[in-house]
Amino acid sequence: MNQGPAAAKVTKLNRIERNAWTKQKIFEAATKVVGKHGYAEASVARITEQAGVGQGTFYNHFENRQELLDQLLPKIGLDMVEFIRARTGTAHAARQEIERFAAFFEFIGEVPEFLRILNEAEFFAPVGYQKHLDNISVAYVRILRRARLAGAIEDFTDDEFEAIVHMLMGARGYLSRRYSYSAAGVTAVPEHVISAYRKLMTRGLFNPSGEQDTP
Amino acid sequence: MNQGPAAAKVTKLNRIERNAWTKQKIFEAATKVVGKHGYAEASVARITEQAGVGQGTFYNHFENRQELLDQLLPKIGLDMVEFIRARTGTAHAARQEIERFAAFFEFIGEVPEFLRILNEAEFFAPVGYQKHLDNISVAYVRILRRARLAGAIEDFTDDEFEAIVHMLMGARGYLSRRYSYSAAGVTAVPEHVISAYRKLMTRGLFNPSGEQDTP
Amino acid sequence: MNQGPAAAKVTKLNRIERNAWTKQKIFEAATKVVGKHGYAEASVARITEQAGVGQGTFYNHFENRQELLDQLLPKIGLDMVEFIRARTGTAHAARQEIERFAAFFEFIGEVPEFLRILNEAEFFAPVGYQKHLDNISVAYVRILRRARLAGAIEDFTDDEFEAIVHMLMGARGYLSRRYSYSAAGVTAVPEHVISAYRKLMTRGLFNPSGEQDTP
Amino acid sequence: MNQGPAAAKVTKLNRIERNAWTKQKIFEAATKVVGKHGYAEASVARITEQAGVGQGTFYNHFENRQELLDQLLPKIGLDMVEFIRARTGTAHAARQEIERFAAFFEFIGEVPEFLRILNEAEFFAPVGYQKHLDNISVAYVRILRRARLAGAIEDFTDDEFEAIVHMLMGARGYLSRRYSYSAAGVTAVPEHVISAYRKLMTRGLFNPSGEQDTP
DNA sequence: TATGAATGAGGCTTCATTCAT
DNA sequence: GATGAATGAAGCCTCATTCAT
Repeated sequence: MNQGPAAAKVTKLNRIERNAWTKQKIFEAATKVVGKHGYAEASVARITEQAGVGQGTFYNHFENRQELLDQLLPKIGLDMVEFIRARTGTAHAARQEIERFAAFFEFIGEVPEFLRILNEAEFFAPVGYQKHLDNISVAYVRILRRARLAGAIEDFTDDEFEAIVHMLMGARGYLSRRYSYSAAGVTAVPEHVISAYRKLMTRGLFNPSGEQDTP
Repeated sequence: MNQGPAAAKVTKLNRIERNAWTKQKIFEAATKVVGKHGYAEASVARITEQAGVGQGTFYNHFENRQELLDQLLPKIGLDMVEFIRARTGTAHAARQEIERFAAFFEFIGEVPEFLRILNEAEFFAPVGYQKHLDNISVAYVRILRRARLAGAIEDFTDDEFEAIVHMLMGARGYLSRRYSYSAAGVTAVPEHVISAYRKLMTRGLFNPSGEQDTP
Repeated sequence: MNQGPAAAKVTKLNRIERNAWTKQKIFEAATKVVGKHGYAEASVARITEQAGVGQGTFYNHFENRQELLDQLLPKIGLDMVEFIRARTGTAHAARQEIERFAAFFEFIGEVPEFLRILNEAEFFAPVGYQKHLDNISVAYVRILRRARLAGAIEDFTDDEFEAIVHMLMGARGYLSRRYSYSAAGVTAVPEHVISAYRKLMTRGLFNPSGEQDTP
Repeated sequence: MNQGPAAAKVTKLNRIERNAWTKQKIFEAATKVVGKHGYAEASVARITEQAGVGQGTFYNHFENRQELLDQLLPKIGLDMVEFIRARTGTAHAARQEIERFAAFFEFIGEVPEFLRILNEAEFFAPVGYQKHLDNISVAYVRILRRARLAGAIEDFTDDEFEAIVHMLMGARGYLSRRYSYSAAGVTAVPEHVISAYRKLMTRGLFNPSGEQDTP
């Protein structure tokens, strides 16, 4: 997912490249630190140490600590969107939704830092959290509208879609905290969580179709 | 909900009563402070100042700052459970669920501090958060099983119920953040949120019944 | 050594007796606490808890914390003097000195609290420490003078005696710290410590006599 | 003994020098403060104020308060060893021992802070105290063994040497407290203390020689 | 006399940010 | 641009002592 700057161990970089490279190092260090220890423990000292740069260097690239923290989630959030989109097929809308749901948990497995970066962002990086929520919400509502257009959903207004999307995001959040965290890192989500979600969605949100709920 | 000790401005209290009264003062002060500024800003100095007692007094009643913070949510959480129970009628199970959902938001209106105390607890008062989650989760699963027994729900296992409950709690959490917060305090949740929830639940979780979804 | 007030579990005590009893309880509690945890950890709260009385009670019997601490060492110090006197025979002066030296370490074994109470007193109970030092010093000089009178010591002035006594006390202090302390409490002092002391004293301080240093 | 950084009030220092200079300032401030008020009163605030640096600066140079305190005694202790060695001639072993004894008290006169730093270290800087004791003890035992090899001492085992060394250190400690402390600072030790020590040692520890005890 | 809650000064430590090199 | 020492505010907690009951 993230091949990192180390891959580009070029000897000669011009000023701009070196600059971007340093910033990128800090960024990745912050991702690691926050993912492993949480925002609260992500002091500038810790991040710069992990990045292998001086503390003062930090302030050549970011206005202050908060600015960096607020960029973390939106950036990885977009990675997630892309990841999920890639795993979503062209089947019936309801089945796609289940695929998205499952892909979310797969992404957590691939990028374990995401869990903490997402879940703690609300309180430690509210600006970034809002940005992320907007990103997701807008994209998700668009998906639902398209499904409605295709006849897979009926009887929901746009406003209701927005509410639904928040419910779905909330469900993911709580479920990930409940089932994915563990002392030894991130674990896969149990099957019955998926099945419960499928039942709730295919019956509650989508129209019945030949594909679903038949033995 | 909370008539507070101020109501009992009696001149004479014995030692035990005075003691309990002081603790209660601190407790209420903490509720106010956390509700308004969040756990992170709830320093002992701020809480005791709000309570009108010396900083040292705090430690006569609580082992340390964290102990108090961890008691906040479970205590108010039980108030909430009681509040919701009182607002839940004896109608069909699905309708009851909608009543509970609406009552949750009503409770937020009554006790505006609850929102932050709940939402931030996971990171700032994890012990209290877990206790609260257990309280709610157990009670909620019991409700769902009873509904299944009564025939209002079919085709969900106990494990799935637990997952469902986390989805419902997550939905409430995200919705409350999206729709109840506001610069000027806590506002009522829009009608379309309720309707979206009703549709999702009455179709997705409960069996169809004569009561639901009819004009 | 200390049969304690508990032995006098009489039901009826007059006011004066009750008073003295309470003070004694506090005193013994302090001895235990200081002996086990040191002066620094001997907070009024800890002492009164150990004594089973209220914190305020303390100040009915002692002006302040320091006053009690300063009484601890002189009191036990007198116990020690008495203990050592009882173990000192009537042999030649030099042999008596060795007996006193050995008895000192026996006393430490009998009253393990003494070690810390003595060694830490200099910094945490300077007044009591001085009083103790004076007690010991005066008594010890008197012993040496008597030995000189008896012809067992020659060639030392009174001033030199005082210096010698401080050397002896210092020797005991450092030796007890080096050889008696241990994780599991107080241990006996090794034989070579005694023999080294005997050689130094019988040759350095006392006149040769038929009794000493002969095979 | 300690010409201090003030002597080098150079305008230009590179980063490394400035860094070392700051640490040295803190160190010297601590020496002064502990020497004058004792470890217990040596708060970080007091030390940094004396050093003329901010409180936070302290933690750029020492892990915590205790680490500094534990370095104090060993450092000055080595100064003392060097000081004493320089004052010790090549005369007979017994005379050398008296020279060392006298030099100890001279050192106290030169570095008055040493007295408190040494005497209180056992309880307030136990790690440093142990290190110092080991330093001294090892060196001292080596001296005694050499004297034994040269025939100036007979009849003492290595174990007994260790005990003797602790006696000598204890004697110095108690004597310094008794005779060197005073309200107006540190005073010279009276002649009769030296003479008493000389008699005890030249007779008790060393073999008689033509040099000693002759008029 | 006994009690124990109330007090507040003071201690140690962390950390985001600045700034001279 | 990079560095890292310096800063000081702010936080949590302990504890001897007081005082009303």
